[in-house]
Amino acid sequence: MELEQLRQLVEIDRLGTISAAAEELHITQPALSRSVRRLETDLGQSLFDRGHNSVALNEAGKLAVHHAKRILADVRLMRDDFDALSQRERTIKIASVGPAPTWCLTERVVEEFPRIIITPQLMDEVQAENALINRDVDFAILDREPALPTFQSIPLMGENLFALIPQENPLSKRSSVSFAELDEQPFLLFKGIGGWMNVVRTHLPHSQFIVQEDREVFLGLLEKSDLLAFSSDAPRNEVEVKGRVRIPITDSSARVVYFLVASKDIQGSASDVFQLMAAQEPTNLS
Amino acid sequence: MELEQLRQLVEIDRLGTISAAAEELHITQPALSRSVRRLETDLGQSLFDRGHNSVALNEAGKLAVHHAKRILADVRLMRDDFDALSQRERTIKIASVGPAPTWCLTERVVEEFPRIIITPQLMDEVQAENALINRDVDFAILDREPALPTFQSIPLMGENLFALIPQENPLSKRSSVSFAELDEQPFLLFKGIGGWMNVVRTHLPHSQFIVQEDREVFLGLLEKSDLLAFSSDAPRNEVEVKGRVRIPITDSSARVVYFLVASKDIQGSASDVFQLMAAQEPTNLS
DNA sequence: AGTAATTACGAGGTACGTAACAATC
DNA sequence: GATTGTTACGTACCTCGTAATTACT
Repeated sequence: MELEQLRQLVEIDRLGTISAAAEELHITQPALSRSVRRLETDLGQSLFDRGHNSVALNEAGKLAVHHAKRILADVRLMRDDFDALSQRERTIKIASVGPAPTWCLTERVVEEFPRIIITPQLMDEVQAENALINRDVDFAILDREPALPTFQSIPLMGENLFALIPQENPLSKRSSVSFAELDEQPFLLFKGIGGWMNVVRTHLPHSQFIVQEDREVFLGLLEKSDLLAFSSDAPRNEVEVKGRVRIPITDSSARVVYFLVASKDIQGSASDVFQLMAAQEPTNLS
Repeated sequence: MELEQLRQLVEIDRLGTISAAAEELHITQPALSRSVRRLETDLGQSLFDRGHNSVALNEAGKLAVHHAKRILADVRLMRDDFDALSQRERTIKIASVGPAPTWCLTERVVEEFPRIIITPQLMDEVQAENALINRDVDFAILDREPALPTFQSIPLMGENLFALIPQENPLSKRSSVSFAELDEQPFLLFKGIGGWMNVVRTHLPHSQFIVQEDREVFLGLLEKSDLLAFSSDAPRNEVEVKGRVRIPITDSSARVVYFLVASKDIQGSASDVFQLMAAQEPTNLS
């Protein structure tokens, strides 16, 4: 007895004729007819009342269909479990302190391993490190190299913070500014800037921050208000806003280097990705 | 994915090596090795951690074994149901008013259809008829032809009742006796004589009956006591007891003809048996 | 050495499709 | 006459067994 025969049986039950079922199953009528007879021989029982021009399930046939459905349902459960397993196998979870390095990494992976799916989650440094240690994620992207012996890390990309200053503001004429010079000014902040949030709050203790969640709204407000704002040189963060100039910030904390951190015993697709990123030059690393 | 592969998987799990499982399954090592690899390819997941000289289930493998066991258990349920069904198919239940005709029928069927199993049950005429009508049994053996239109019947055998009379008894010199002449005498009765029990109780209202269940004990008592007894000319009922003579009983009710009765719509093995018995001459039908 | 697994290769069997046929609606 | 099911026949594929290879205990 084979699973295929059980599938055929329930199809015949569903569609009523061998012809229709054969078409549905992409085999010929005679093939299906023979296959059913084999099943009957195997079970030692005829399953159909046969007319010359029609078939109908008899009692034994109905019993067989009942069992077949149960067996096939179990097979389907097995398949589903394995499909989920191989999906999980292909999915890499990343805890990152910033959005920019996840874009960088995703871009490379999509290009090289189109089947692999990257699912980044933004969180602070402590959470990211814990997620990695607890194996909740395959990778962490941190702004420093952790000193844990069972983990390996490689530099992924650098990112520099800039001030977006309206032309009317005197600071806009400068070639660079320091956090100290920006302190006490009110700022408009885009929420999705990751670790920069803590940096600016720490170094601009006297400034007020208006936080905007939506990037489009944030960009719109930039054009209409004269609040100061920040931008970085990460690819997707580089924005051109008319009436504003982008001034580098001199403080060392206005520059970060992101590291891709992983357990030393990673395997499978995570290992492939780690090797891929290790093999290439870090982005924007002056 | 095939059921055979699942069986192979659980065997490998049970025995620990591919070699041992292959031997158990009566195939060669390479065949089993390839079959397992096909399963792995099919599931898109390797199921074993492979050494050059050993295999061990990995997580996916354990999951697969779990599912496989469930599926195979369901398959076994299906097989069991069908085995029971074909056993039922081969088993013919008979309600009979006497033991002799069931022996006659069983003997013929065993000879012709060795696979068919006959299960006779002794009961009185009314019960037997009801059992047949309710389809609790496939056949009834009655001592008359029922007048039911949806049933068919054929004569099966005749049976004549004899008196077993000790030589000391004057009746033993007679060439025949009547019930009237036997009345008021005490009798030893064997319980397994079916419908004869009612016959003699009816026609010998003044006799006392000592009923014995065990045939061997009954025969033993016949030699030691001078009680009268009965015997019939049915093959297995013909007994020779020393010191006794077998005298025919003249009454018409001392003779019965058994009829095999069945529904007109019987099919399968019951139909085969009915036709077999219809084809041959009834036994002992003077 | 001995055991266990994998790879290579040839052979056999099994089930498929095509074609012809039978019998209903 | 169209649809549905079964039988006949040739073929292609697939899996098996044998034999050779590798590697571990």
